[in-house]
Amino acid sequence: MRNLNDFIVFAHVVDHKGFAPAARALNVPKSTLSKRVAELERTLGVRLINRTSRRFTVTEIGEDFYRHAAAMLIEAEAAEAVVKGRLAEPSGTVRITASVPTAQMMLAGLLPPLAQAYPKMRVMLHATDRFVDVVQEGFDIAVRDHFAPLPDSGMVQRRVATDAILLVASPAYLETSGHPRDPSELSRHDGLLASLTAEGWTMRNEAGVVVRVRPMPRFVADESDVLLSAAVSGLGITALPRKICRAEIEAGRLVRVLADWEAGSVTTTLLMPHRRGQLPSVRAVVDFIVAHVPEG
Amino acid sequence: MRNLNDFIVFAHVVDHKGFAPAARALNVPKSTLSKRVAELERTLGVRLINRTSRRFTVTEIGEDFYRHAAAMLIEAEAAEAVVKGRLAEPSGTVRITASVPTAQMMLAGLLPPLAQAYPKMRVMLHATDRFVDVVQEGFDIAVRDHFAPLPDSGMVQRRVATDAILLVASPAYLETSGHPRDPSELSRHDGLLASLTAEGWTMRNEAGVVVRVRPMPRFVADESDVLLSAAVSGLGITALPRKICRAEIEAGRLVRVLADWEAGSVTTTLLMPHRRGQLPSVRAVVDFIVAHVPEG
DNA sequence: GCCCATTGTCTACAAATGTGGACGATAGAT
DNA sequence: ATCTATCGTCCACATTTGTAGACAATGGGC
Repeated sequence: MRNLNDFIVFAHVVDHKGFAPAARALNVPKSTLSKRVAELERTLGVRLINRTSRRFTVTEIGEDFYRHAAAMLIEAEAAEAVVKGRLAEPSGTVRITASVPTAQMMLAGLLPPLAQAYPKMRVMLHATDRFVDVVQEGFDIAVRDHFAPLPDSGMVQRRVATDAILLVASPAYLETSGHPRDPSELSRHDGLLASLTAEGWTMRNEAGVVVRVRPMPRFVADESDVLLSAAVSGLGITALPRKICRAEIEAGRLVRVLADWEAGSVTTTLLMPHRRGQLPSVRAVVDFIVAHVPEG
Repeated sequence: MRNLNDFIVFAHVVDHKGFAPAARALNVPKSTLSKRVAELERTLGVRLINRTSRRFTVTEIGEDFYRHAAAMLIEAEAAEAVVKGRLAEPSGTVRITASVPTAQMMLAGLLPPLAQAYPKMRVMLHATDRFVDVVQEGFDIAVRDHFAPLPDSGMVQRRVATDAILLVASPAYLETSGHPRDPSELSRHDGLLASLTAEGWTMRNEAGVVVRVRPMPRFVADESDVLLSAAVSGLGITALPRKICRAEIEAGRLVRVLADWEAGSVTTTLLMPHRRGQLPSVRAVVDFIVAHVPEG
């Protein structure tokens, strides 16, 4: 049975044109190299090197053999480099789960540059609004938008952004129904709500005053884009994160209602399993998101 | 320091999806494979295979490593195949020396098909009329044309052809000077000789009668083509191998003189150094020449 | 739930390889 | 011609690796 280490010894000896120079370069005894090459020639049944005490020439068949031995060494070094590189540079698959709006609004703009920044890494995004058990379902990162603080679930939490929730309505609606001047006036207005069971809107102003108001339920949908469209259509007033309705406001299709007040805030947090044993790839994704998402 | 044999062990284990199947396929103890892969993982610092007594999966980094290990194995097998192929199929360079006429008349028609028959072999032909020391000058084969038997030089001799030497003259010459009816009449004819110091022509007929005759020296040249041209020009009678003057005879430019008699013969012999250690390529050339040159 | 066949790991011992230093060969300097 | 430095090979001994068989783990069959 072949000993591939002998192929490499032979290649080194040829590279250095002698056993003694190769031994010095590799820092091994020359008797080891001599013995190994002799054994290789014995098993192959050919003379690879013609040598005397002062002469050293590679035979023609030795030259042919050397080419493949050298190529083999390159592959061996590449195999080792793959391991070293994988350990040092993020690679492999990172599985992320997020809600559909978060996927659309935040991650859709982040993942392409992330993928470009780490060519060896594959990001797998699963957008769903159902509850996801991160550990059980094999995800590395969950992106969670939440209004209240998350419970302590034994997972690593990394808060990355907070967004104010604004009241908005179309100019047409406000023209018809009038501009509310105070949060208490909202109870006489049509509300476009995310949930019928919700307790209305908790309003807070810069002075720290908190007021709970409940508009008249006019339309209910638990999808932000649908609520946005309904508001633009003049159906009533809705409460949405600033980021979601920024474009409509700038275009004049929506107007802030009670601009000095906010209807709470939404926080975006990354959840990961234990930091221990965390791959460089997962850490890289987390750091990238934190660095590229404005704080709020 | 790496042990490349472990790379191969790992590749085999992955190929067979387990230590036990790989051990059976390779006919080695499974404890050997287990120990070697464990050692490889230790030196690389990573887990290449996740395994329990009944589960076996290759890690992602193990897959990457496997690709290079498999490529390395391919190169190793190619290196061995190069050696085995070289030993089994004629390849490399065969150096042949021959006289110019032999090169032109015999080898020029043989070497192209020889080269086509053995793509991996290179034939190097050195045509010279000077004496060549085959061993000292590094030739593998010498092609010698000789009239007398070659001396025993310690080299392998392989006779490949014998060619009769014919007397020929142009029809015009014979018209003017008359057809010799008997070898003794040649002494009154103009002779075109290869050497002034030669003792004339030794004639032999099919009955085995041997007669020595000496024509009148009319022209001397030690190059067969020149003698051929002189004879065609009507300068006199010359003695040349059948092969050399066959075309002129068939064209009617030359006519045989004393057709029942031959002026000796020329033998073509291959000379090689010792048969021991002879490469397959040299043997192949010899066999090819023997097979393709008509005996005489 | 129990039994059995097969898996992969571990270990004491056998076998193979690595090595230091001696030695003969050789080429260059004197 | 002689001497010296360096080459590659050889060998007794040290070190490492290969292996047989025991053992725990596991999954399928009954």
